[in-house]
Amino acid sequence: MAETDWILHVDLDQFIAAVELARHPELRGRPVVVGGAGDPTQRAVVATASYEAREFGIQSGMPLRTAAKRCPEAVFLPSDPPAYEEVSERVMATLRELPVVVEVLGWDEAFLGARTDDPEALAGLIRRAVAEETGLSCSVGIGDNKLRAKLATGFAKPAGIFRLTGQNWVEVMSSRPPDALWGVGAKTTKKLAELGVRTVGQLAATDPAALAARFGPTMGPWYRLLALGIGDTEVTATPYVPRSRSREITFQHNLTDRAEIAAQVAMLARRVSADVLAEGRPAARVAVKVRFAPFVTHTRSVTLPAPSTDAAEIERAALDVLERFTDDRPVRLLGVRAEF
DNA sequence: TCTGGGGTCCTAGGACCC
DNA sequence: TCTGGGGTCCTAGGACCC
Repeated sequence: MAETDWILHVDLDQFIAAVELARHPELRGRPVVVGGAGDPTQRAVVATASYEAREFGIQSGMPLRTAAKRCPEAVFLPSDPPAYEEVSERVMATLRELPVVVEVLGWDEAFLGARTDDPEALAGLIRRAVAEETGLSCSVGIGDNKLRAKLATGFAKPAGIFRLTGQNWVEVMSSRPPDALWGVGAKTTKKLAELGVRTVGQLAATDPAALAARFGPTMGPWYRLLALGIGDTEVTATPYVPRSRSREITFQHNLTDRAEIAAQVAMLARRVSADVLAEGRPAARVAVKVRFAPFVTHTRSVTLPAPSTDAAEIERAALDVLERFTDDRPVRLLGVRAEF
């Protein structure tokens, strides 16, 4: 067999819950829900649910309150990002030991570029290496581009391996709804249905000009390419350069006092400034996000006279932008973002 | 389902300039 | 002088992803 270029997508199984179960082995087999401060009476959502908790219909993004209703005996744990960061680093270091190019996509996933005549054997090797070094289970998608590798992982889960290429694309994907694609969500799926497009196969056969008219010159034709399974094949180990840094807080009780709102924005701006300083590049724009009760979100922003890393200037800019919100409704969330 | 926090990229209108 | 066309920047919002 000739050696060929492959793209593998590695995704850790129930990552956050798995890290917590490793620290709390006594909880194995029980429904475990991680999110917020671990208090289901607070405003927070599920970060990850163990497979046992998913049996009760608990999913990521669901309010903790709802999760508690669905499964009152579930164990609720607080989210501990530094711990996940550290385990993630160990997983990525393990992957880098292998004869592959590693492109990190997030805490719990990465694309791997590899030249091999047996991608399934390599995927098995990856699964064993990650398990031995970190005790964690992962799934591996094999593809001839990033899109197919990423989608393949979904069919591989949990703890499996799946290959998705031009050979089986139509068979596997064509009858699924458009939101099965990576980059198409619920909103676009609904708009596509209004055009009579209800499956990936139908989307692949849709006139790109009609899609451009509905979704714009870039997104429209791109959706059709996604439906054809066409995607990027470049895997790069070059570290990602962030475009922005932000901090936001949802308050347990809505804020109504303008002075308190300003104080919170100032505090967020100082945290963002510290991140900007750590980044070592000046911020060019500052944006403030306000979510009013019940759940209406607005963002306003300003371009700084010149890019800056100065904390006082970033704080001043954030407070000036805040002044432009004249609304007096109660505030549920505040956020500050710096763009480079 | 009363809905976190941290990101990315695209769209579209208006300002402004030549 | 009532009026073209192209380009860029700024700003707000939308959609999506983990």
